Amino acid sequence: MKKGITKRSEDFSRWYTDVIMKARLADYSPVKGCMVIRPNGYALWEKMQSYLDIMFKETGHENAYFPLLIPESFLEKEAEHVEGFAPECAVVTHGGGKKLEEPLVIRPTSETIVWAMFKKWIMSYRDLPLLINQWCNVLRWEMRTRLFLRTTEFLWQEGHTAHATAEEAEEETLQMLNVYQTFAQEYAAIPVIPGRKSEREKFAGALHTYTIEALMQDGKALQAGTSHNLGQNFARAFDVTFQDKNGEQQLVYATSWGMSTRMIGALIMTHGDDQGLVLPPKMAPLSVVFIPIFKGKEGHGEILEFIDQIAASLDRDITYRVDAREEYTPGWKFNEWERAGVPIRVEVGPRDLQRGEVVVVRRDTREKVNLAKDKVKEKIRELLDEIQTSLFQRALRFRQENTMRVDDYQTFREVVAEQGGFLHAHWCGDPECEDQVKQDTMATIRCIPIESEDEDGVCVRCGKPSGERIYFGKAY
RNA sequence: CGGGACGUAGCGCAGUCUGGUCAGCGCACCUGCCUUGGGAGCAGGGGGCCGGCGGUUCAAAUCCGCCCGUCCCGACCA
Repeated sequence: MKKGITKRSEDFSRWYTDVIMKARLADYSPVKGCMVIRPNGYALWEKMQSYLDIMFKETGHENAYFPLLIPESFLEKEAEHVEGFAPECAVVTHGGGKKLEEPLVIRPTSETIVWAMFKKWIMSYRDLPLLINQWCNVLRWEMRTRLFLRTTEFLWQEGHTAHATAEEAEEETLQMLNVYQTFAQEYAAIPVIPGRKSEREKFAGALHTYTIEALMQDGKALQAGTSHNLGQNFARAFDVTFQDKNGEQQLVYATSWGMSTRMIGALIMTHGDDQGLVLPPKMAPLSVVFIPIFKGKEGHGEILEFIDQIAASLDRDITYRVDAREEYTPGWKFNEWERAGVPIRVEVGPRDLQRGEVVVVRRDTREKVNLAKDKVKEKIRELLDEIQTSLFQRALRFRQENTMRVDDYQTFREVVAEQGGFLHAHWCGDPECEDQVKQDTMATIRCIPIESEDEDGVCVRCGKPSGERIYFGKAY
């Protein structure tokens, strides 16, 4: 294996794959377009799951599981939905050595089978709201794949809810968008812009789609989570009605929302550096690694004992590991654990032992401090918080520095071509302008921000009036 | 599906133009010694259908044809 990691400035996408391979997050599988998520990568997914699952349950949702296989006819019931997803579906045509009567689609998303079931479960307004989430894998036959960001099969969670009124559905959609924003910012330390997708970019079958958009270090945008208000589209397609308080039959209102293993890609590309992965402490499966430094044959035991004492004094929730392998030198281990993104490293050698000290090194800045033994517990707690905050601040600063207010098309094109980032510009709302911009620059509308100031301006492309600025950018 | 690069040991590659002297290097791995404060050193060792099939030739990793696969850059997308 190549020793180093390609520098970000040299080739960002190589850097990205290098980091994943060196940190052993994932590997290419024998199946084209599919990856194997290795223990280090899966641990990140488990962290994500644990935080999100709690938030889903706090907001009243329950987990369930629906089949992987969906009858082809289900998909066809919602016109926009089938148009959007059919081209990227894998279809099972044979089973048990026989051709199937009806082909089964491997779920690209589960709205159709969920709503086929919701029809059975929803009779009355008393059955509403129905708040379901499922953790699962889905399959989308993408043309080009990229580890974590776009693979043929990926892991995600998909929430599916049913409501009695349009207002409730909209409220739910926004509530879950907010959950995603909280997760992204407070746990993953990734600043995001919540907003609405344009008609062109919305989910196939939705009334409208909300998104959180993040900016990666190479100036490209990444959609990090989506929440859809499906209106009555799926209720209509699957004939899901309920009897209201007045005894009348009404169509149900729906939402769906999802966040995937793609978030791990966002984590890598937001915080990583030329040494490898940098993990926000709240996402790091391992918070602290202790590295003993041995001198000569004697005294190994004393050093390890010293480390054990310190480790035992740490707060329970802090995960640590002592890397006492003798076959590797300290320098080798430093590199190894930095590559893996472990937030804090503690070095303990004979010199430290003598003084009753340790060397504490933070991963994000690689800053070292000498510290008395009895100060370690407190310092580690403090550092973990500080790293968490400072990673977010650093990413936020990066985004601010790479968000340009642009008012003329010439500049717009130059900025997209030369520096990337978010372009904060006016748009008239016409899909034709959106298409033209995409054609000219490859930039798309990332979102129409939820929080925006009213400002009179003119569309950056066509000059027609616009009342607010929206975000454009080149996306993954 | 268009454009590019590539397929030789677990990984990264050289060798291909100019056929033979070609099964090679670095890392990783194994054994031993020695070492440990930013990827240590020495010695020894194991490991190969040179992507597949076919052709040319006395002779093919090398030339020709077809196929398969992968990665990167676009169109599609969480």
